[in-house]
Amino acid sequence: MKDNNITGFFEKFIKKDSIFKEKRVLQSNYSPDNIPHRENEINHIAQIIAPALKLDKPSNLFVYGKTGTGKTLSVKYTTNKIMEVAKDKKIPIKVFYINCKLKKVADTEYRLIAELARKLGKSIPATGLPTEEVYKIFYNSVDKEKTLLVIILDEIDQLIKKAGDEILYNLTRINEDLDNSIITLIGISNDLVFVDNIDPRVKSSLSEEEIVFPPYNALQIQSILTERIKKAFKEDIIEQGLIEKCAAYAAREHGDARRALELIRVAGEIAEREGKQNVVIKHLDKAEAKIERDRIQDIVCSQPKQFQATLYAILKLNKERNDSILTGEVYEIYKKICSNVGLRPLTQRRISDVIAELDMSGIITAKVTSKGRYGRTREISMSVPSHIKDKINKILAEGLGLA
DNA sequence: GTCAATTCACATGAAAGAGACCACGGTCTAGTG
DNA sequence: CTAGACCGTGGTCTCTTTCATGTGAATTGACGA
Repeated sequence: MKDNNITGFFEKFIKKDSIFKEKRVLQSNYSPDNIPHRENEINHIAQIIAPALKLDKPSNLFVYGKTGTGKTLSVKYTTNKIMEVAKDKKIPIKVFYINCKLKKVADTEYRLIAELARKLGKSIPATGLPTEEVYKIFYNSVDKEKTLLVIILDEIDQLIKKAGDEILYNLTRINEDLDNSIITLIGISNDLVFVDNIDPRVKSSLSEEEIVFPPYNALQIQSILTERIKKAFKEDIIEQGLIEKCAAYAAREHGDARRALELIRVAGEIAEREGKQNVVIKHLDKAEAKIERDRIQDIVCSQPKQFQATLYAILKLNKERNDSILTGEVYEIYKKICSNVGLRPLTQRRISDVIAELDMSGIITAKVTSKGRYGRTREISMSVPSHIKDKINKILAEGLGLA
C-alpha cells in the first residue's frame, strides 16, 4: 500500500512537466559559451597569454575581483580557447586549474605541488614524503614533458594565508632551472588587499600583469540573468519584475552574479515543489531565506565540537542579555559547558582564535574594541535572525549531547 | 581644565609539542620448489 | 628463495599549549591657570 503510494509519486513525478528546461545552466559550475560584459577583460587575458602559442613565456598574471564577478569563468574560458588552438596546431601547451580553497587538495605547499605532480601523471602519496622530494618529482616530470605549462591558482589568497608566500617564490624560481619547459602562473584572488602583504620579490615576479574585475552593476546582472533564464526555464515561467528584483538584490551584495543565479535556481525549485507553473516574487523571498538557512546550518553542523561548545556558550549569553558579549564571559560559560559535556576545555588563547574563526564564517560578529580602563576585548553578537538562532541552538544541543 | 602616564583585559604572534597519517626500507616469518 | 607481515624511522598536517608581546582608550594624578 505504502509502496504503491511512493511508486505512484515517482511515476507522477516523471510525467509532471518541469518548469525547467535545463537546470544545469543555473548551477555555479556551468560555463556558458559567451560571457557578457567581460569582453575587455577576456581580450586582455588573451593578449597576455597569447605568446604561449609561439612558445614564448607569457607574463605571469594576477586577476583580482570580488566573488561572482566572473574571474574564474573568464580565465577558464580564455585558456580553453587557447588550448583549442594549441591542439589544432600541435603546440605543447598544458593548462592546470587548481582551486586552492578546496581543503585537502591544495591548501598547503606540499599538497599544491603534489597535486601538480599528480596532474602530470605521477602518483604522490597524501603525506609521508619530504616536500623537497615532491618538488624534485614535479620538477623532473615538468622538464621531461617539454611543454609550456600554465598554472591557474584560484583563490590564491587562501593558500598564501595558510602556507606563506614561499611557495610562489619557489614556483616562480623553478622556471630558471627548467631547461625544456616553461611555467606561467595565473593567480586569481578575491582579496584586493592581500598582495600588499606578500614579499615584494614575489609580488614583482608574480604580478607582471594585473587585471581587475569590477563588480557587475544591476543592469549587467539583469542581462546575464535574462540570458541564462532563457536557457534554463521554459517560456513564460518567470514573473515580470522578478529578474529586476533578483538583480537588485545581487547588486546590493557587491554585484555577485553567482549569488543571483543561485537565488533564481532555488526559487525555481521551490516553485516546482509547490507544483506551481510559474515563479513569482514570493518564491524569491523564500529562496533567499532558504539559502541563508542552509548556509548557516551547514556551517554549524560542520564545526568541530570545541567550536560548537563555544558557539553554544555565545548563544546562551545572547539569550540572557541583549547587549554585547565579551570574550572573558564566553570563556567562563564555555568552561562550564565543557565540564557538563565531558569535553576537555581549551585555553583562553585558543578560544580567542575560535571566536575569530566563527566570526570569519559569518555566523557571529565579533569586533575588537577597547573599553579603555576596562581592557580590550571582542564584542560579540549574533548576526542571524532569532528563528534561526533557535534552530542553531537545537542543533548544537543535540550535537553536544545536551538535549 | 589639560596632558601624559597608567592600567585593564584581552588580542595577537611565535614557537613548539602531541597525535594522526603515511611511505619507505629493513627484518622476520612462513610457504614453496 | 621469495612474498608478505611487521616494525622503526622520518616526514607532513592539524590542533593546541606556552610564553611573550602588543594595544586603545577610560582613568588617574600631576601640573598649571
